[in-house]
This record gives sequence, C-alpha cells and structure tokens, in this order.
Amino acid sequence: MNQEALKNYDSSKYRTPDGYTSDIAVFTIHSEKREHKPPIVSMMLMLIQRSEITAEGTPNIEGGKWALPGGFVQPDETALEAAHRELLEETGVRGIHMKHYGVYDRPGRDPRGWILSNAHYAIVPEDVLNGRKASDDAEDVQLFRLADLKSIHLAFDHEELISDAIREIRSDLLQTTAAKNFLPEEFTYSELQAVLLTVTDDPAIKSEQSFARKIKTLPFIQEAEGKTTARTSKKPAKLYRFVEMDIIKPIYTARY
Amino acid sequence: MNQEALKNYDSSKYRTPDGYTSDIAVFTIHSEKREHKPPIVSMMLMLIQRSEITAEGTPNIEGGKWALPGGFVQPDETALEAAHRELLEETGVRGIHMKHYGVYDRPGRDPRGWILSNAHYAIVPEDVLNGRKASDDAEDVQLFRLADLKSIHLAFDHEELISDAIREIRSDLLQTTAAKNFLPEEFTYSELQAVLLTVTDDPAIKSEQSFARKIKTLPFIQEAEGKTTARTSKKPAKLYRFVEMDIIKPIYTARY
DNA sequence: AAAATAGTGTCTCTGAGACACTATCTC
DNA sequence: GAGATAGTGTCTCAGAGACACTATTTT
Repeated sequence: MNQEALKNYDSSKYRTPDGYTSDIAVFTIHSEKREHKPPIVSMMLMLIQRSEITAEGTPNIEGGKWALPGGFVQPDETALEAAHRELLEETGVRGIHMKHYGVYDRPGRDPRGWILSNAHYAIVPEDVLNGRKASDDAEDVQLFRLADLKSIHLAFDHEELISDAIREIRSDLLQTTAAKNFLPEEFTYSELQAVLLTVTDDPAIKSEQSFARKIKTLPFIQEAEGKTTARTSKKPAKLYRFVEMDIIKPIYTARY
Repeated sequence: MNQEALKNYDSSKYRTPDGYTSDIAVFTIHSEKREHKPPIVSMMLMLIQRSEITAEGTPNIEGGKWALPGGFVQPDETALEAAHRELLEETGVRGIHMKHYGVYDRPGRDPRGWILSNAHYAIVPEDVLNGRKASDDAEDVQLFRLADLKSIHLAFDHEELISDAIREIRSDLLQTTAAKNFLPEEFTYSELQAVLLTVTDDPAIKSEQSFARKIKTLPFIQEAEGKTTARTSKKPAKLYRFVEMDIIKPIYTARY
C-alpha cells in the first residue's frame, strides 16, 4: 500500500531547503587561579573565526567573522550526530554533553539560500578544550567570556543563537542536573557551587554554609562515602556524586 | 565581499533534504460535566486520520492511520509559522499558544525520503476546537484521551513525537505558566487546580485548602480585585490572573 | 601562628500541609 | 435543610538561612 503511494509521491511538488546545518555553542568554565585569593570562575563560550578564503581559494561566506562551529548535516545522520561530528572536525573535541535547544529557519537568515540550522549547546570541562585546534574552515578558535561577546563581529544570525543558548544553559543549570557536565564524576560542594554561581547570584547558593548543608538533603545528589579530596583547599573535603533521576520542581509547590 | 563569496557557493555540493515539515500536537482539556458530581477533567490530544486517497486520486502515504496534523514548510515562512498555517488549514483552529519542542530527522523515519520534521505542541481551550473540521488530506479529526493513545495505529514515527510532546507539556505546565493557555484570562483557583491535576498528583496541588491558600502567595499570580464568578460553584469564587514574568525555580534552593 | 577552606551548633522565622471549621449559594 | 464549592482559623513541624563557632590542613 505504501509502496504504491510512494510511486505517486513527487517531492518536487514542494520546494525543498537548500541546506540543513547544525551549529554548536560550546560552553566551558574557566577557573583563573590566583595566589592567596579565591580563583575567578567564569563561563566561557568557544567561537571560531571563519576563514577569509575557502579550501578552493575563493572568498568564504562571512569570512573573518566569529561564529559558532557547525556545518552541513549529511543524509545518513541526525542533526545531533552531525553536531558531534562537526565539533570533532572543527575543534578536535569529542564525547561531550550536547543538547538541542532551537531551530533557526527565518527566511533570509543565510545569504546562501534557504538554510535551516539546528542549534545545540555543549558543555565541557575546561581540560577537554586544551586539545582544541583550528581546522580547514576556521582561522582561529578562541574562548570568550560571556560579557565580552557584545564587542565581537558575529556571522549570520549567530548573535541570536548565542543569546538563546545562554538563556537555555542558565535555566538548564538551575532546573536540571546539567551542572554535572561541568564537573568531574565526584566533586566537592564548593565545586558545584562555583558552577552555579556563574549563572545565578541567589543568596541561598552564594552562602557557603547554607549550600554545604543543603547539598546533603538534595535527593539527586549522593555522598561518595568516605572519599575526600584536597584539590580545592587545605582541608580535605567530602566528595559527592549526581544520582540519575527525573526532577520536576513545580512552581506551584515546595516539593520536588 | 559576501557577494563574491556567494557566486562561488554551490549548494549542490551538499545533498539537500527532500522536505521540511511541521507537525503539531494540539492539546485541550475536556471537562465532562455530571449531575450532582464533580466533573471529570482530562487532557485530550487532537489527531487526524490520514485519507486513503490523495486529492489526485492516488493512494496516500500512511493512509488510514492517525497522525499529528502538519505539512510542508514553505520557503517564505518559519516552521513555527507553518505550524500555525497548517493547523488552520487542517482543522480550522487559529490563534493559539504554540511551542516548538523537538526536531525529528532520523534517517529513514519517513519512507518518502530525507524529510525533516519540527514538532510543536499547541494548547487550546476546549471551545476553540468546537469549530474544527476535517480537510482535504484528512478523513477525520478526533480528540483522544491520552490513555487511549496506545491502542491507535499511528503514522510515521508519530508515536515518538506524541510521547515526547506529553512529557514536554507536563513539565511546562508545572514549571512555567503555560497552564494559562488552558484557562480564560481570569480564572478561579479550582480551575487552575483542575488543569494541573491532569498532569500531576502532587498532594500539595490536590488538596483544595492548601491550593486555595497557596495561590495567593504565588508571585506570578495576581488577584482580580473584587471580581468573582459563580461558573464553578454555587458560591461565588474569586478570580485570579497570571502576571507576565520569568520564573526559574532552581532545584538547589527553595526560592523562585 | 596565620590563612584558607570545610563543616557544625543553634536560633529564628516562614510557610507547608493537615484538620476542623465557617460562608454562601442552589435546589 | 441538604449538598456543593469557597474559603479561614489554628496547630504542628520541617527546613531555610543567618551567625557564630570549630576542624583540618599548608606555609
């Protein structure tokens, strides 16, 4: 039945898109160590600078401008798979947390035609990005502090993609256990706290004592029995671990 | 500069998708009134039954099966705009809350080729759906109780789209003010409560007294001073209104 | 000892949720 | 009055957050 229907189906009845792409906003947390002071912890976004010239020697679209890494999706993969592949190709980064957060398909957003883009954000611990390198299409790869993004020339509609990504990651960090992707498997309360403080200034999270107490009561965080680390301070600190679970915290009640 | 780059750009270097579509999961809340008993309130999903035969008289793809309403996106519109347009065309429903919640692009998901789908969910008060009608491509339009969906033959990968939609709407109803789209501009606490109870059985929401008290303390809900209605009971009840605001309720704290 | 982070003792106050009750209307 | 929904009075208890303090390490 479907076979017969298929024979009669003519995809050229409809105009089809000129391209299907994936873009990736890669976030990391940079920790700037200082002598005898607490480190400055801030969230960074990775951007690539588009080459002026393509591999074929012709001028590149939006050459010279900064952009999210990304590229065309192939017919045998999903946009999410493409995002992983592109990120590996363009920056040498692999195997990280990646989440789709938006579709950008406004007519005219790309001068090359009807190009659809799926936007993803990725979260990586800083050390993973140390292996990064620029590739064919990119002149340079660099991390930017979120506050510094305003002063940068961005390609296409990437300004919009980026501000949406920041809003999305902010709410995911606070409303889901996404923070675990910025952290090692086992972490101290102050490490988790530092991550959260990059996106909020909630006093309940800011106060060390409150947060140290609170973490023990959270159902989705478990103590790593007996284990400690001295990496964050002179005094060894307890280690914690995220527990896999669905969390919905209704805005209408106090419970989880 | 971009002009010159554009001349050298050849979109045929990459294979392009065979189609770009929008699908819409339309939810409504059906309230079944009973004599001398509280009404049975349940969430319903609108599906269309695909015609066996196309307008051209040839067999239709996935004919006879139930599916989400939807169709091809045109080059001069976004997927979201297409979703609004399609819904109007296929069901006569217009001007409702609509939100994108997922991209479906798994190779092979559609027998017609490389077809991308953007999934949206829509929320409508029940009376808006009274004007619904079947159209060209649809043999029938019908509302299904969520529990009854298991026993239905669904087209393409719509089973997956639907279960994702249900998960999404559930968390949006509880974590955002999305519930307002099921309600009139001004509503009683019991009307809001009935909406929430279709997706949760949280005791704090279930208890009338608790909820009646709670609603007065919620920062995003405001009392409609002096106004009352008798539509839900013999005794006139106070009316409330949603206040526009961003809400993030961190899972790490008690505050909003 | 000084400095730094980790962590606890204790108090106060808010607010959730339970139970019992009152209020206002229709039939 | 019976029945239904709306809404309040009051109690108890958990837990948030603030403040002051102790603990454990390095230099």
